[in-house]
Amino acid sequence: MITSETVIAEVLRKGDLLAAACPSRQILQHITSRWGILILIVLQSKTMRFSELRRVINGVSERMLAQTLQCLEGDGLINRVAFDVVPPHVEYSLTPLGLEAAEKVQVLVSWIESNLPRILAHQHQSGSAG
Amino acid sequence: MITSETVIAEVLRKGDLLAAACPSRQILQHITSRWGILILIVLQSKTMRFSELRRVINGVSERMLAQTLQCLEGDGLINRVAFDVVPPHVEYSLTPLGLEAAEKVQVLVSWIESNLPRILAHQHQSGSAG
DNA sequence: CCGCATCCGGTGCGATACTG
DNA sequence: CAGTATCGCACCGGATGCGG
Repeated sequence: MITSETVIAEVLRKGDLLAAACPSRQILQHITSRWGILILIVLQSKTMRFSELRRVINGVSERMLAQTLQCLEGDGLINRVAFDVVPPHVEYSLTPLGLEAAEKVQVLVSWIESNLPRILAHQHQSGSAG
Repeated sequence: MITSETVIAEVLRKGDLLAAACPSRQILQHITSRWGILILIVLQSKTMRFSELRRVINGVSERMLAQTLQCLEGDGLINRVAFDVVPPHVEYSLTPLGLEAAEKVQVLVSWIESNLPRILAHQHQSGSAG
C-alpha cells in the first residue's frame, strides 16, 4: 500500500533534491535558469553563433548569455566550437546530453504554452476556490 | 507588405517564448524559479503547511517561500487555505493545473537525478581538452 | 565587425526582528 | 505558527575595451 509518507520517502530516495547542498539542485538551477531554458530550447533546432543566440533570445544581455553558455558548457550540455578566424566565429550546439535535457525542458515549455489560457484565466479569478 | 505585426506573428508561430514580453516567459520563470520547482515537487505528494514546506525544502528563506507561494497561487497553480485559528494554520496544495505542471517538472528533475553521474563526468572532462 | 571580460549602478535575495 | 519590513550583499544588465 502506498501512503503519503511513502511518496515523500520515495521523492527523498530518488535524489535528495531537497538537500540544499546536493549536486542535482545545482544542475537543476543551471538548466532552469532564466536564459538556460531558452538556450536549450533554441539550440534544439540547430547550431547557432553567439550573436545569433542574442538575436533570437529577446532580452538577454551579452554578459548573461556568455555566462549561461559557459555554465551549460561546464555541465556538458553544450558544445562550444571556436574558429580561429576574423571576425571571430563561435558556434554553440547541444551535446547528446544537452539534447536530452532540452527535450525534457521542451515538454514543460510546451505544456505552459498550451495551457496559457487556463493559467491566465486563473490569474483573473483571484481566489474563488470552491 | 511586411509590418511589425507580421514579424511578431512569425515569432508567435514558432513559440512566443522568445519574445521578451510574452506571458509564457513570465509563467515559465515562476514555475522554474529556484524555489518554485521544489515547491511543486514536494506538494505533489501531499498538502503541506508553511513551516512544513520550510522544513523539507532545505535552504529556503521565509521571505522567498512566502513570495514564491504567492506567485504560484496567483498563477492558479497552488491552493492556499487559511484556517482562522490560533495558532495560525495555513495549508498549501496543488490545484489540478499545478499538478499537471508539477508532473512536467518532475520529468525534468527525474532526468537530472538519473543522469547526474553522466553530467558530473562531463564536468570533470571539460577543460582538459582545450 | 564578433566574442567576451571587466567595471559600475540598480535590484532582488537572505537573515533577523517583529506582529498577531 | 504564518507572514512582513529592513539592511547588507551578491548578482544582473549596459557600456567599454581588447584582440584578430
